[in-house]
Amino acid sequence: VRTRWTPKPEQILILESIFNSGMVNPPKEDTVRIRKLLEKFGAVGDANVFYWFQNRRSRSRRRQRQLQASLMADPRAAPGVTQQAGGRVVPHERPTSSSSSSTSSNNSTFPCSSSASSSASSYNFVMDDGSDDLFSMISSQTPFMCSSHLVLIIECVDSGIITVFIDGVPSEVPRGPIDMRAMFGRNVMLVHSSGELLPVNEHGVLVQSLQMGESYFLVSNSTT
Amino acid sequence: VRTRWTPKPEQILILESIFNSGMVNPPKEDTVRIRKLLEKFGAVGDANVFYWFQNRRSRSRRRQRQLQASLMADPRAAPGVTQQAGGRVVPHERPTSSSSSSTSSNNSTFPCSSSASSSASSYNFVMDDGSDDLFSMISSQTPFMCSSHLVLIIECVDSGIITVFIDGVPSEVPRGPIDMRAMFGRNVMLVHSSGELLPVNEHGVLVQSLQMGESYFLVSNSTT
DNA sequence: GAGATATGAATGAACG
DNA sequence: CGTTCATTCATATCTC
Repeated sequence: VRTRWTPKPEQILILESIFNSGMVNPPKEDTVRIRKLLEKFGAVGDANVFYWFQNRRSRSRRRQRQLQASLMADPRAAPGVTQQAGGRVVPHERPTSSSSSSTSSNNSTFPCSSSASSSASSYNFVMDDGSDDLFSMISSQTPFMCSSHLVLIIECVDSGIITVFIDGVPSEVPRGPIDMRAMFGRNVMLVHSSGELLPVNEHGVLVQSLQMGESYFLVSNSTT
Repeated sequence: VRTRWTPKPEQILILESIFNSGMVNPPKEDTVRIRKLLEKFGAVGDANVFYWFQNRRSRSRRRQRQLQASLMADPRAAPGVTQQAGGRVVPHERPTSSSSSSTSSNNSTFPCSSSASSSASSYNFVMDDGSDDLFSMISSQTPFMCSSHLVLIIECVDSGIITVFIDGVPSEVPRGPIDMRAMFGRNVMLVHSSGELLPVNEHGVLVQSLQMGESYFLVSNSTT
């Protein structure tokens, strides 16, 4: 009996982030880079990475078609939502990658509990030397859980963009001051993974740049 | 937490009948037709139908392999019989679709009780207009129980074959006179769902054709 | 209501 | 790339 690869949660997050960042069909050389990155979290081969992206593309497109078809048939059908009673049951875009824009304000609870727990595998991964990889791990801290979602920090070298995963959603922000209101809307603030609230000036702009490799969480302050 | 589709008894019967009639892997357009038919009995989506056939094929094949393997290991094992004591308990082909040829004569009791009961859901389904569907509901009567099995009548248009469900087993018969002995063996007679015995001539051939859309039941007359 | 089973859903791996 | 198969996960159902 052949045993098949079972990607670790961290590996899935990495793959999803790369896919969602637009690289949906990495060329062979990038596939190798991705494989090397994934290997920090478990054994994986180039073929696995290749198949993963192939399946991801295929099923993403299939779901897109089905969604379109169902919208054609019944424009009232709410997109991306599995209807329990009533109409159609259409598998939507993978829940893991719910691209609900970062602007989702309330309803979001961030009881940020540090350190790995539950389903998150625990790894002692080292900092990447950043030799020839497109991606490199920069966080010396282990992945941890936030809102029952795995949070993992990776950085894309050769760019001023920091990629963090907030509640499973990859977010890319530029270095330097950030206009909170423009980027995330009102009544939202950023909290560092340590739990500390980030200060903003009277215009809602962060007084200091986000720190590369750190992770932050959007919380609603509508109740204050 | 997502709740999964739970097919209604009528839907399972329809799916089983299609599968057993040879359409084990319906193309996409037929899947849509099947879904539309199933929708008369409850909310269901194309994906559900797709998954159902995929699982049905897979598990049917697996059971076949397991059966073969167990026969290899122990040729004395009676085929198609679940072993109670001793080795592995191998589930055989689903009872609902037991393709034990229609020649099973005695041991069959058909206390045909009309009208739905027990686990059968009750529906007011309308006749299908038969516009562009491969299958259409032709029975104006509601599904009913026979031998504690749901009985449902569907017809495949564009064919001289009538499909009825007898005790859960889909049966396809041609229009016109039927040689009862050749088809079902001796000491067996057909009873209409109304309870009326169907007349046969001295050669055991039905004097009249089965009526399209009606349902009949095989009963043993070995005691007469 | 805990374990066993049945089965809908998902997905890695492959084929054509 | 679309489609299919094999395997696994998750949950509804059943039984004691």
